[in-house]
Amino acid sequence: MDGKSSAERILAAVRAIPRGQVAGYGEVARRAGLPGRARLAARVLSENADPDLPWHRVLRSDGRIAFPEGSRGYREQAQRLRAEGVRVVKGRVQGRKAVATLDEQVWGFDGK
DNA sequence: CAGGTGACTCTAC
DNA sequence: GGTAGAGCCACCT
Repeated sequence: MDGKSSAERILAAVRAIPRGQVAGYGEVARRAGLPGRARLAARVLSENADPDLPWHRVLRSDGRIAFPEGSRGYREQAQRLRAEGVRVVKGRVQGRKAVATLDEQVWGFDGK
């Protein structure tokens, strides 16, 4: 069976975010098979050291960068997002989250 | 075992 | 649109 740890699944979910798109911590956790573990996703990203990991594509549920404005991580994330064509204004991603979930792409809505 | 903390989320006002 | 409170999970003292 898959001896994959929760952290590995979360990292995989983050890597699966297409360039130019963003996802929320809760969405990433859910796609990793860990619903309700948004906080775990945040912790995993804070501990991660993979330069190829598109961690900057992960935002809070309201589309805001999870760092305090002006902080180092904030500037880095905003810069990386703009480099991918994502519009960021005042720490907020404009045009809303490109694709909140894969479900939205497949089902057309939030499984409601 | 209790208490505090955090790259979180939801609901209510 | 924003703030406030509670809920949540994993980890550290």
